[in-house]
Amino acid sequence: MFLVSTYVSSVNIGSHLNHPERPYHHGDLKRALVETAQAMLREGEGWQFNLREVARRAGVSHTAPYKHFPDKSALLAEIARQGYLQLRDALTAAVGQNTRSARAELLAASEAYLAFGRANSSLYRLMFSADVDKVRYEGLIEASLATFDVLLDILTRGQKEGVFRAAPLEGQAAACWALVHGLTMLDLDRQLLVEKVGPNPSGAVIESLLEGILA
Amino acid sequence: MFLVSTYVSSVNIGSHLNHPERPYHHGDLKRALVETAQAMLREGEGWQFNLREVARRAGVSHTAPYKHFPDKSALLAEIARQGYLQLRDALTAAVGQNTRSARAELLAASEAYLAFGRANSSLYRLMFSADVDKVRYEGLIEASLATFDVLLDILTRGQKEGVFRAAPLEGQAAACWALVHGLTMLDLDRQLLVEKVGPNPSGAVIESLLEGILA
DNA sequence: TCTCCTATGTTGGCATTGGTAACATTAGCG
DNA sequence: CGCTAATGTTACCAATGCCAACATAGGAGA
Repeated sequence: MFLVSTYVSSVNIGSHLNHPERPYHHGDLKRALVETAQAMLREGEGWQFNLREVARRAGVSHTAPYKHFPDKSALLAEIARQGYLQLRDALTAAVGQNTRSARAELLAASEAYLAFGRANSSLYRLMFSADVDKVRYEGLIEASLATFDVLLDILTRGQKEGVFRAAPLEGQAAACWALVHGLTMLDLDRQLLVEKVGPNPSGAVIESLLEGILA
Repeated sequence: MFLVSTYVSSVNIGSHLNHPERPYHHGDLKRALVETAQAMLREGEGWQFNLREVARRAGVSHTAPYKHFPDKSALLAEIARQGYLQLRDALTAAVGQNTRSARAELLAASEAYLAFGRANSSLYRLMFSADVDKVRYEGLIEASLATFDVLLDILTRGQKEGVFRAAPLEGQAAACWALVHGLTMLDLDRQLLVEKVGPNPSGAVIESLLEGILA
């Protein structure tokens, strides 16, 4: 409210020069917009916030963002792209701390993956939402492949070491990814109720994947 | 366009009685709205269609839906609820045709699950979207549990027959669900590219789950 | 150093869309 | 048979994405 009124009044006076600390040109508005929107994604549920408020928080008028992003979905796509890179970093960090077996690495990566999803639920949902067109904004596919590579590395090494079954790598990788992704999504949806799947879903799930289901 | 103009003109003339085939009261508008919205969900991508067009297609004014649903999200929730029931029916149908082993049933159910997601991509996404609040509209949890029960039945029978490993049922079930759900989501996102995960992801993925990954 | 050109930012406005309020119509119950 | 509640309509508002016209200034070339 205060923010709004000061903003409006400064506009009505008709001179932004009343704020010597804010020059006419922002300097790095594109980055500021992304960071503001990331913050709003963290604060609220979903990405239904409006661009106008992003602009307001960044200290610019409500149409300034259009000089840097053709539309709102382009901004969201950029955030999603960075999300994939953040996820990749989180996974490599979790794996890197770990000099044990490939099995332990896989477990560590899975935990880190789920933790990332929980800690950044809106961002994670956005990354896999249909609202961001993975084909239209090509950096996205590249970034998601980079994340996928972490998993591929673990499996490759595991197979080489004989810890993992020597199955086609793609199928194994898809299975791991699908499992952890599905687990994360269900968790975010709070569909993994205790009465439904027990107290420790992630552990049980990954155990099932490792050991298999067949007797 | 034609629809719009006839609609508007009839309103301007000020008498709906020009349409003797459409009485003032629709008769079953709630159902009609749901069916229209389901159709629009099938036609387009996502559920960003507007309520006004749903109303228009159903042949009523743009605020009539509010007599049956407090807001748009309530309509979406109802569609999601029915989606869970449709999915359950699809799964039981696939399993029912199948009098073979529990393993075959699990495979059949998985295929049917993925097929349902592919054939109803927007609906499937909606069902697992944060846009529908599973707690607020309680019929949803009930419906999703009904779907989950199909899976539980298969696993229970499989364990009893000794086909499946005698692990805690909840973990096994969560693993299966997470795997197939994740597979479906990734498939809908077209993230299961051939160069990434091979030509037959679903088969490979489910195989991995059955056999396990450890050597 | 001066001058434009262009990138960036602002103002005002439009169209779409979800939702409310007040009123109209009618089904169906007492 | 008449009243009431349910259902539908009209007119409206507010929020929001986005566009057009204009303002400012940073910086490359004369």
